[in-house]
Amino acid sequence: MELLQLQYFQTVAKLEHMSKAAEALNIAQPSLSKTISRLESSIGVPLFDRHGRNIRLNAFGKAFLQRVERIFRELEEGKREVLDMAGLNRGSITLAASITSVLPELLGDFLTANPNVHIRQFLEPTAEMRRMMENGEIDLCISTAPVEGPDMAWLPLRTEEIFVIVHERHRLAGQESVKLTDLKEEPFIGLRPGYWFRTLTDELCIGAGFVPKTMIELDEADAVVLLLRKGLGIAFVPQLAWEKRAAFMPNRLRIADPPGCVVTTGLVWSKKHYMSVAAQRFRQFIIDYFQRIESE
DNA sequence: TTGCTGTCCGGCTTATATCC
DNA sequence: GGATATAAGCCGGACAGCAA
Repeated sequence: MELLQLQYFQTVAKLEHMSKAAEALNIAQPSLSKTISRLESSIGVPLFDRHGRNIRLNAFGKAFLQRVERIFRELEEGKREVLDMAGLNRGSITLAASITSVLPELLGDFLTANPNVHIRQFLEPTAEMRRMMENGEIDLCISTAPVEGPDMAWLPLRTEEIFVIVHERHRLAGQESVKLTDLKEEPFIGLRPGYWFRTLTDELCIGAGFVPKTMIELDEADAVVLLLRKGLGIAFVPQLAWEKRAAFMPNRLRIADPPGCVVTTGLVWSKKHYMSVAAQRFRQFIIDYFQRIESE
């Protein structure tokens, strides 16, 4: 069994189309067909169900694909580890963050100190972040969701109040605090379902006796700020996010009832996947950054 | 017409045998 | 032990045939 065969299998399995896979791999379709057949022969069972000219990954193929993907991930991690050992890896970090308000400062400061590091950032719903973390597709995750598991490390960074932000012409503008029940008829702007902060704030409202009317659902927390300024609704915002955008949303209300409307932001990483030296440095940088914020 | 499989062939790699 | 020759096996392209 060869890595080339596994690479070809992975492509055919993903596309479930021999010709398209051959095109993607830059080889002739018959060659690909033969390579897959040889792989199936060497394993001893078919990996695809053939119906006429259609091919579909079967149960054997699905199980095998998971292993193949793990092999390629292991190889990639091995490469990173060896490059780190040799001091040749300039560093790449893949980060998922469900809070974007601190990213400009966090990334800016880190990249100033580590200009050769390449960072990729994802913004994904909680379940997707968990999946990516388990698969080793991301190194670190700054999350308000308690992403826990036997192979996950979760370090709480900061617990903070949740504020309600209203437009300057809103009936509640100028008040210091509000009861959640006073907001049951209000139109909300929020993250779409699937994001933990949305789940948390929905649960707070349900606990107060109403289902929030979320009229606008978004993926981007920063887009919430823009719509708030247009007066299109009100929104829940964590304290730190408000502090970073206070000039754009001055009318913040404390939630007086129920008490204890807080959210905890934490740092998540996988204990089973290799973490590059650059990612380890960034992890410590994030921890230091939040400790600095806490002490200010 | 489109898409897959099978056959044939040339090129390449690897294993084995032989020679120096 | 190292260099060279040979055989076997695999890969990939071209082409033909078959099925939907």
